[in-house]
Amino acid sequence: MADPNTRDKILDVGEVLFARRGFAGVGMREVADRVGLGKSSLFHHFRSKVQLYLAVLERVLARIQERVAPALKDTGDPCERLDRYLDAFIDALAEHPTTARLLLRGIFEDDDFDAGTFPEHHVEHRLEVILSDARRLIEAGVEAGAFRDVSPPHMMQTLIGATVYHFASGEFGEGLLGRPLLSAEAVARRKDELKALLHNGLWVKAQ
Amino acid sequence: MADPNTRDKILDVGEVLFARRGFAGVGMREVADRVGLGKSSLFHHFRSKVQLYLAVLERVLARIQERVAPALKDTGDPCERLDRYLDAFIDALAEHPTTARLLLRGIFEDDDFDAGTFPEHHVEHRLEVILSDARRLIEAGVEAGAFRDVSPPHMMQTLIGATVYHFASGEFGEGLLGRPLLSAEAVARRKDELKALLHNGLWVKAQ
DNA sequence: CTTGCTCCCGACCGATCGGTCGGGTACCGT
DNA sequence: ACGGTACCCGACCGATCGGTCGGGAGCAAG
Repeated sequence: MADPNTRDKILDVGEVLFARRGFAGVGMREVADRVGLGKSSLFHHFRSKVQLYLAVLERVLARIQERVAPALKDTGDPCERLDRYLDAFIDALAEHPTTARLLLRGIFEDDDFDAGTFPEHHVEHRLEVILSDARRLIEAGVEAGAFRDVSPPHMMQTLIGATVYHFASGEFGEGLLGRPLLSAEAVARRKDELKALLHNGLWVKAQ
Repeated sequence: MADPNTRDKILDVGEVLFARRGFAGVGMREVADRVGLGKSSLFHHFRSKVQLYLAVLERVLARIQERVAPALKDTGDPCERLDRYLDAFIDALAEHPTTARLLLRGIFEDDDFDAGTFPEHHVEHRLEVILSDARRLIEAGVEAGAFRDVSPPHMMQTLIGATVYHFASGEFGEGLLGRPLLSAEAVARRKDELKALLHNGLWVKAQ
């Protein structure tokens, strides 16, 4: 992290700003100022604003995939591997507070088919690939009878939602919880919740 | 809905566009075109773009509150009232597909303290008021022993996350589920899930 | 007919947007 | 000493931004 090159510094600044204000809300001038460069110098490292934005998203997605990959190479029953996968996924979101919001914003922009500014469904496709592994683990667990009455797609939707929202909820979530979202305590709790959600058979209707 | 006045038409268009592209991503020109007006005519109904945006958010928040209010006036034990409250909250999000994204974007913008373009923590304060009722119901349920081992703040965070994300996940979520997010089936399932989440004692660690 | 109000419009404003251009400087291998 | 390349800069470009202004059409009250 010490003495990062200029390109990485631009990506760092872009990541923070895009997560805060979204693609349209950030000007190249502001990015350049924060990096300590002239605006025109940015275009030496990235051909356009869109390219910079895509590079930021790409780095974020790669970081998640990198975190999650080891959990899949493990041997062992699908149930334990899924636990490790979920831990890794949460760690990936907790690592940088910007990640969750960038993912959500990426999903939003992917759906904005009117404006052809971004490659079609870029983030969504990448996310599908990353999360398809988790889905396969859940399906394997269901077949093995480890989870009661679980529908993998709905389970995925809930797991993603509860997790991504938590780290994207910002000051609103912190006010609710009364502690920082990234505190070791809150992160550990989130991990426990996801596992309990799986193992307790969420979708067994309360009698 | 028949023959709405011009002001409401502007709000309708603004709601759709702001949900799609966010505040910074929408131009007054585009809004005016979709309504069928000249750009300058918009400023006859709203003093500025910010005022239009706040009016859109305000209408969305009011709609949620309106939906949720009857569930609170009910008598009966807190457990049943909470069930009705959650149903109403989900109905409010399902009513307009734009709602969830506008809420998330509002939370994001509230945290962007750098840009003083919006009143401080406007959406977050309004949401806190709306959701504080649910929190009180959960606390009452915990005291009555209806829910095992539940921490109200964490429960709230998970309930909000799973619900809001579901309706904000757009084409990504639909691809995962294989059906429209707003289909009666998916909405009903979401209601069942939230209730099961409460009654099954999510936070009892799996043994 | 006049006055005034509501609603809408095209023309226009200064500011800012993403992006280009020519030139400057420092370090490179030769 | 040389040309080349990587990096950075200020000046500038056309387009678009939010917003203003003067005025026109329609309608109601006097």
